[in-house]
Amino acid sequence: MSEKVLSPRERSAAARARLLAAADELFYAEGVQSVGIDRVIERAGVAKATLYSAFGSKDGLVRAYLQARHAATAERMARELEARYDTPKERLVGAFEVQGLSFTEPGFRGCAFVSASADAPPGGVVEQTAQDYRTWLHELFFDLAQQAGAQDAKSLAQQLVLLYDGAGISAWMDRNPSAETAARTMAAAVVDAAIPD
Amino acid sequence: MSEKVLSPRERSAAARARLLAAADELFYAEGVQSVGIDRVIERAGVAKATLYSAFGSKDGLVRAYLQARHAATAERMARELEARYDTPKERLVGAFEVQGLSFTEPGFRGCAFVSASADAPPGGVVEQTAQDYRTWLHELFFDLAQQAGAQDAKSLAQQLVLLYDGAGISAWMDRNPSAETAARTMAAAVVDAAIPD
DNA sequence: AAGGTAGCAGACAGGTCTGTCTGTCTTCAA
DNA sequence: TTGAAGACAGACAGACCTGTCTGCTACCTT
Repeated sequence: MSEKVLSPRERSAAARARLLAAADELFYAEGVQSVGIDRVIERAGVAKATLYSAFGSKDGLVRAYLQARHAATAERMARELEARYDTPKERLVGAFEVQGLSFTEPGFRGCAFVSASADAPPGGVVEQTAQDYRTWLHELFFDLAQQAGAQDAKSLAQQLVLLYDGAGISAWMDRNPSAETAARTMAAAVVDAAIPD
Repeated sequence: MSEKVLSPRERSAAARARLLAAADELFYAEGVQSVGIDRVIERAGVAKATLYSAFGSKDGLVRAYLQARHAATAERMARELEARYDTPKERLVGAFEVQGLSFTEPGFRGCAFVSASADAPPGGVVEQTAQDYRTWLHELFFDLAQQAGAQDAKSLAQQLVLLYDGAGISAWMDRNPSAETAARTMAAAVVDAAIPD
């Protein structure tokens, strides 16, 4: 119906986007290892050669998938924290509310980086991108803790990262979105103890 | 040198034990999906037919591997809690110290059930055994919380499970055994708040 | 002494996975 | 109008994986 005429560059970009969308759905739902190239290109409606010219290898596609997840998570977190809360201290606790939004979304399967790291060979692309993600997560809490005037921002950030990890695992493994509440309660206590009003 | 003469039953049991030991090392170190049958039988020094007569299939071996992990974890936890602490309240916090023992062991790669669940198909043996493990973990904290006289034992147990999950993930993903301290500190605060002296 | 049992070694079949390559078609640029 | 670029469809090679099957050997039981 909407048979747009596309330039080669547009066609290329569209194929790449479809591949990334297909990879995101399949890799997240069933795991990076379990999903083969053929499944991805079939869902994307794309030729195999297109995948290899766009991403070079399956590893390249996996890297792009994880980097896109990282970017989307960071962007969403920044946007929601900005929109919902006014102070760094509120945001330290609010991050768990934002995290909890995903727990009730259909197809929630826990943290993509945890899942991808499970069977990943050491030194591979998964390990590298997971490191980047962990760095982002620590900095998110560390920067907010500093802005909120925490005495020991590093220690507070570590505690909150641990709660963030635990909330994701509990919500996933127990299929129980109320982990968000439990994590937020403990986060509020830890933040209140570390940051005097 | 110690060439013991073994009866067929002993030989069978020994082969099964070697298979389980080899599966434990390889599956935990590299992931259930990444390790093939050939690697396992090679390390165990066992014929392929022996594996299939003892466990029926790779899934059967995976189930036995996870059940053995579960049993070993539960046994160690019970033993250490018994030996180290006297009261249920101390044990609620002490569980994190026991968990932390594994963080510094060589080859620590996080919770085996989290890793195995990452790429597991729904309804498979991994999901079932993981459920059993999660039930054990909840009951561990729930029973101790009740014995300690907690008002809301279920809620307290959920918080402690969340901390337990978070400690394991943080220690693994960040290669940072100090997650044990962070988790134990928060656990002590939560326990003290929920259980009046 | 003889048969049965069970592990060992390895070949084999059938399937799947990644990555390459060939050939065709469409679109843009010169 | 002609050539270059790139997507598409699909065959193909080479590797790997699970699971079965065939001999062979060693030991226990009868």
